[in-house]
Amino acid sequence: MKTVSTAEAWTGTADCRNCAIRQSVLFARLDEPDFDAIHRQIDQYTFSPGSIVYSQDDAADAIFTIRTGLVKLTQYLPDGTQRIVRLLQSTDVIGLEALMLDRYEHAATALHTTEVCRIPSSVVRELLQRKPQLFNDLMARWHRAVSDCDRVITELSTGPARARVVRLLLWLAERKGDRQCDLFSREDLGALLGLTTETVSRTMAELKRQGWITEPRINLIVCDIDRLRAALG
Amino acid sequence: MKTVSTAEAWTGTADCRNCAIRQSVLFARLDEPDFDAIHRQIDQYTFSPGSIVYSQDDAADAIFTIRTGLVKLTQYLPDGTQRIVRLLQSTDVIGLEALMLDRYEHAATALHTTEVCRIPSSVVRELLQRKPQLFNDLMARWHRAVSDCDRVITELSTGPARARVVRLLLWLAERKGDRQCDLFSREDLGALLGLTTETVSRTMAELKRQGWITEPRINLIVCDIDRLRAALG
DNA sequence: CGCCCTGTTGATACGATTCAAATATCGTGG
DNA sequence: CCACGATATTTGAATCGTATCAACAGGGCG
Repeated sequence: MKTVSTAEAWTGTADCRNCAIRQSVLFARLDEPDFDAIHRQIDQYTFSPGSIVYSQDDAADAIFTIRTGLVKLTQYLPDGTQRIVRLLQSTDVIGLEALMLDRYEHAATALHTTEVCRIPSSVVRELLQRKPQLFNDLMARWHRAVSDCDRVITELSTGPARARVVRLLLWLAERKGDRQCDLFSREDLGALLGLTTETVSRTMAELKRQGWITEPRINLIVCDIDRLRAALG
Repeated sequence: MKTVSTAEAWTGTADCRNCAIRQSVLFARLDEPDFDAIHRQIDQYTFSPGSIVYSQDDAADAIFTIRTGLVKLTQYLPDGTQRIVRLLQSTDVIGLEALMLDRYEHAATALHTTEVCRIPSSVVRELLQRKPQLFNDLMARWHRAVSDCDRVITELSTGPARARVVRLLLWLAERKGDRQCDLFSREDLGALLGLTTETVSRTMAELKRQGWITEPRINLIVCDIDRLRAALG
């Protein structure tokens, strides 16, 4: 059995004013005084691959902004199998339900090394009082969550295995703005695509044989975007 | 070819104060003066099965509360096939993206006879100004949308055909608080479950043969809840 | 070095899709 | 109201794709 190999590390309070992704962040519209007021309450953490940001049913009192990395959100079915319902990366927010509920509805697990800012729900609520325009930003986050879900349904859970894998690769490459994408375990790929690890493995092998993708380093995939697109018909 | 057989009918302005589902509605927390101020801007419509509440990419300037009935939200894949991403019914809100975007992201189609209240985005925005606590209710709606999506992913898009059909029947019966559920076309069932109509048809036939369900009237399914649950393992 | 975990590959069985045809149902006009 | 054509549903047979079970290779770590 796999031990949850690695833990998270606290890496200081946030330096919001010099944040590299500040313009893309939930609080992008706040100004200096606001940041001064809140940044002490925002902690930064680094999670190594496989470590858990929060578990399903954990007490939920904070949301997290992903600064770098990749996170999966999983839910367990009654029969014990798990399914990945969303994949989140830089500038995405996870745990929004902490603003409504007192338990997280998913488990959030780092797939790559991931830096996050932990923002207590209380901070968000205070800011909402003072800056109602934050409503719009928050709503945009909810909207993004729904769009992501829609995409998982229509593109990653529909059609034959090859199409699902290809759509995922294209999506990851597109988000990276690159021909490349960093992948993760075949098991997680399966849980995301609704396939078994063996099927994912076979499909990837076939894509390589066709020359549509190459894997110069392990879990680093270089895509022939045009041919992959063509393969979707 | 199927003509879009039936149109919607305007059935008057809303009578919010005497609304049968008032306590479950987005504006549940508003008081009389608020309702007086807005109800003139809220129109009621009735859609018959198959008619379209709005289409993907239509100009989006209103959200809709479903009073009665059942609505599907569909999205088209690049290859032209469509997939149902959510099923909405009484007290649900559709078209929330109208508060953020100027186009609807899905097509919304009535599956059963459906009554809706059309609430212009401008009304929602005005109310948000005056009653910031409305934001919590709005956020709860977004949250419900995400939860619904999660359910479509984990329960309706995962596992073998039989399990998906059974989970859907149980879900519909549960929402109805009943052993019964009103179904819709096999084609739509397929689009919701990620299966072909033939597979759905066969699966339903098998469930009937096993005695897990009966269909006294067409599209009215009576479930043997316990046995269906047991069948899921 | 050896063990464990992950990924790969193979053989087989199962399940879903596909194509085709028959049947049932719905809507319409005579 | 019935008959007709159009549409939806059911069923069948063959094919294809995926899951399953099992064995094996490679890499990382103690």
